[in-house]
Amino acid sequence: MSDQPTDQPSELLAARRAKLERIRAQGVEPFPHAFPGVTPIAEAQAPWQELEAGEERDDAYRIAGRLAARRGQGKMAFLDIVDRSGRMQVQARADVLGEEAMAQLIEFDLGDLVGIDGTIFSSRSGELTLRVTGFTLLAKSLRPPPDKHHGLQDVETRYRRRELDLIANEEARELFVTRAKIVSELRRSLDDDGFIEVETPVLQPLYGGALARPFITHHNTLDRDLYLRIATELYLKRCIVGGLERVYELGKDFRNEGLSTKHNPEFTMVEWYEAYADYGDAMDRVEQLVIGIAAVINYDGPVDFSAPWPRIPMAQAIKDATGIDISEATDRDTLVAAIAASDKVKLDVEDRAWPTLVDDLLSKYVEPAITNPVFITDYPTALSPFAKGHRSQPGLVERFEAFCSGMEFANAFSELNDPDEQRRRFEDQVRLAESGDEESQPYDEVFVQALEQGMPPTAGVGLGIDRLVMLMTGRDSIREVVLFPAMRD
RNA sequence: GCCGCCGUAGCUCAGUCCGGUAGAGCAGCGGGCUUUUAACCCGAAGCGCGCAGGUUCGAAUCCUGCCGGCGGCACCA
Repeated sequence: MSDQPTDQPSELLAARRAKLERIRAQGVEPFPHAFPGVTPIAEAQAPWQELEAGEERDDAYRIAGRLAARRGQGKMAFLDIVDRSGRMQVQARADVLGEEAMAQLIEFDLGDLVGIDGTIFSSRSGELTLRVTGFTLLAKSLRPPPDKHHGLQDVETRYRRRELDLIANEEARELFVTRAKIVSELRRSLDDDGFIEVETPVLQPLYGGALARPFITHHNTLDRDLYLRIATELYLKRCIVGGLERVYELGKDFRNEGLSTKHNPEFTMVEWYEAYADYGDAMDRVEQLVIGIAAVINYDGPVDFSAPWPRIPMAQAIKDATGIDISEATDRDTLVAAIAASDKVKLDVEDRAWPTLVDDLLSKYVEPAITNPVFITDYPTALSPFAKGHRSQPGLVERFEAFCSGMEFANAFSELNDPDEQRRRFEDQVRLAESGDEESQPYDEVFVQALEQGMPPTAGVGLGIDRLVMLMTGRDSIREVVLFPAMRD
């Protein structure tokens, strides 16, 4: 896999370079500065859907895009032009353009960016077509495009050279347009409900807000290491302490973990925090938000997003799936015994603490079986250092995760706002770190002091945008929904 | 990190099991064609098979290692 210019077959490149020189010799600028007055193809086509085969009109349009196909016919040719909105056939005729201009147009290569002026008509076979009255080379393409019919299939090239994927595969273009719509709708919905979008540091002196290993970088002038954020949680809660009441941040988090179909080392997350609300309110909002997004993109897939989504306590979900009752097996030895006694569950229990085993049960036996959206609620305290204790269930916190299609896509809690309790949770995390857990939380005294200032009762949610896009577009790999996924060099 | 599968012209693929010296379509090149739409027809050309070794008279085909990709596990939300 290499993409040095010299790796291209010299004849293919040379032919395009030769055309470039010929074009220049004719006094034509192959890379002009602008092309004003372009109508998107879909817009040019929209009024003429009823045009009868063979009908012609005087209405003129200017379109621009990439030359995607050519069906030559000597004195007449059909060309396909593709832009972001669609594809349109244009017809070039020697008797309209003159021999010389016809020859110039015919010499354009597949992949060239061209501007076309023409009048609308419907071909004999009924295809809406633009009869070319004028054309402009907008940028010469010096490399061959992917196959015009099969598109670009090679997965590796599709990820490494996403521009080729976008050129060749309409589904790829559509997917990233859909992704943008999802993000817009998310922002619109939160904005309309009085949330304000904020920006907090990506480079952090101390990382926190999630259980993950960070990337470390270095600031030269300060001569100190900084972490790329693994979450925005702690800063956003400081905004709540400050009285901003409803805030959200949508941006990249970075986690130094393995890659998989569900994990990219940098990924997009939205977190929002709402004062005076609890995790039940947060569930309502997640539900409403996702349903709204599905509607906006005209979701048409196997998932039934309609409300209400089941809200199942974690212990119940695990009991239903495995028969093991973690509310009975509340210490490691009892739980290990229950796992050993179970014929449904096969788990490696060695070196694994009680909370980890519970998490394993959830992720191996509950999560994969979920298809339609479900909230799993009320997690053990040990797994959730920033969540508030459950109002009626000792040992648990008011936390939920939203699952769909076998995948977690949101995580939320009634936020812990008791500073002394938070301090104790940090101390627990420090003890975990000392016993070798690389994903524990570092102690963040500044954050605890912020809580001491007084934080209102607050609900906080983190929702993975990439995963949400996967759900909405039916993709099973995060690389399909990230424009430029992480790849080895 | 481990296991499995994969890597052949610019692109999409066949050929690998059962070694015999690489092929098709598209694109490109030359020519023909005023309603095609995977346009079509004729002609000439293009890859030595991810990389490096090995076995063999002979390797794209078998073996080893490495690189890259995909999937799974581990790890992890």
